[in-house]
Amino acid sequence: MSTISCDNCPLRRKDGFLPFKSEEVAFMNRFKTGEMVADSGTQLFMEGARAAQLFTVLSGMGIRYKTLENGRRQVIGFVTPGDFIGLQASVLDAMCHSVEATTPMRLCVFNRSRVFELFQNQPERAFALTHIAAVEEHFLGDALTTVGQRGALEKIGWSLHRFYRRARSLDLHKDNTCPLPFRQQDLADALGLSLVHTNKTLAKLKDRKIAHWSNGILRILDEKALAELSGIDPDNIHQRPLI
Amino acid sequence: MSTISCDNCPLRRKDGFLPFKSEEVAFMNRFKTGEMVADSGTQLFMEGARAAQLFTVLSGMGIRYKTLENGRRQVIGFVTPGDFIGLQASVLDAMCHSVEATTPMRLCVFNRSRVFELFQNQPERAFALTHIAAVEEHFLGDALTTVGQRGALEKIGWSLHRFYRRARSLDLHKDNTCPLPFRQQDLADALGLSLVHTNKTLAKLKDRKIAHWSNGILRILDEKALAELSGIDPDNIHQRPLI
DNA sequence: CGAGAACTTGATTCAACTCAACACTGGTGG
DNA sequence: CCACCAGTGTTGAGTTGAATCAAGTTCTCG
Repeated sequence: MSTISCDNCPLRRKDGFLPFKSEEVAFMNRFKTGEMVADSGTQLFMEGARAAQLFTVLSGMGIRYKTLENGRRQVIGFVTPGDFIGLQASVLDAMCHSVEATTPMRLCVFNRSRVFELFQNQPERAFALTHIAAVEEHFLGDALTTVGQRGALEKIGWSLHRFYRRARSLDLHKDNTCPLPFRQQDLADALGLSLVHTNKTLAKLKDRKIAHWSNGILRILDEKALAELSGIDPDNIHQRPLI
Repeated sequence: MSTISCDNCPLRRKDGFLPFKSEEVAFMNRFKTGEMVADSGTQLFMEGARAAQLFTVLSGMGIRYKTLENGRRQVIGFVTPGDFIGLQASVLDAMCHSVEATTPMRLCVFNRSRVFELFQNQPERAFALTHIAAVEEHFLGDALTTVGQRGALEKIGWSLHRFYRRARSLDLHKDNTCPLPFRQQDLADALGLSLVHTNKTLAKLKDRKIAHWSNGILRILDEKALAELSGIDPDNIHQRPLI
């Protein structure tokens, strides 16, 4: 399988991303050093490690997480196509969380050593990088708010709703369905809930005919009810840059 | 009281910040458009609003927070001298949280409209901005982990420890003491705990002779025990850029 | 001196956790 | 080919950490 040129990048045209100028595309083409395929289960980054390479996800999904002394785990977020991973590594000394592929993934590869080039020669692209960092921060603020202030049903509603909307902006949805290739344990660890309680809460959501998640497929049965539960403003459509 | 020139900025020399090149200082001097003093209680940013001005805190403290439909509040973080506030506003359309002064504050003022200049002409400064965004993201990841995975005693230990270390890097400490000018309610809202439980947990920390917080002053009685509780790696000293 | 904010403390309740089975699946090797 | 196993999901019973409710107390400030 050959490398995709940024000209033909299938992601660039999706709704979820800001448009590129043609010289930006040209630069990205030069900036990109290759592609990588990762099997499910691959560690793309290790918490605390430096990294020479950075990635943009072309396809597949994964999770970002931190591990604690006591063995518990916090899932920081789910990684979907278009996400840039390794920002921490590119700017700070080291990653502050690990990233693992949940499904097989295809990744654009960049060299960390060339990041500063971007700041020197490509103000628009450098701005895009900062933009991405800000979006990330925005997301984490929302997540913190949900984990800190909401009950189990709302937490789960929030994640499912958010994930579904993200999938939709990537054209991964169909009817009211999208892939959600994670374990209940992953969702539990993302929300600070126990596996058992997560399971029971998902069952409640199914009973109430709001959403149904099984076999890696999420089906939204009542989007309005879900939006209400999750407290997400339905019309904040965020486009983000792609790198 | 007259404006401080960046040349003489008292923050720049503190341990917590990365050094400046002299041309960077010169640029900041031009970039800075003025200073502002805010009384305690002032709203510096409103969630969802656009903002024409961005700030760096010269002195004083505040909180960042989000408000929910149901009236609850998540405190996203505490604002201390050297913090840049308004990054979201400068890069995204709008702030995604509010910022309020808890004590009187003195702020450096910048114009949002000139942020792009920074990307065009000052790669080092643009990089610093991205660096700040990444640090922020790092912090939020830690906070999420604490709120999601730890018990009340650990949560509170974590915040106190973290705050104390931050204060120390700003030379705000003395003996084992530093200012902590917030209400117990603020801490509770930061950690997703109830006020009552926060109060009882603080009492426990006092009983165990680990830390004592009253009248806006935090006194660390047993730093080692606190570090253990909070699970913070004691030797990860993060310098951050100042803007 | 009175009123409002912040802080304390005890009693009760409840949401979420843990423990403990059990069911279903796909993969492996005898 | 079937038996077994490991990983994941499901369900019920009992426990617990933190929330809520309800009174104080202390402090500040007009």
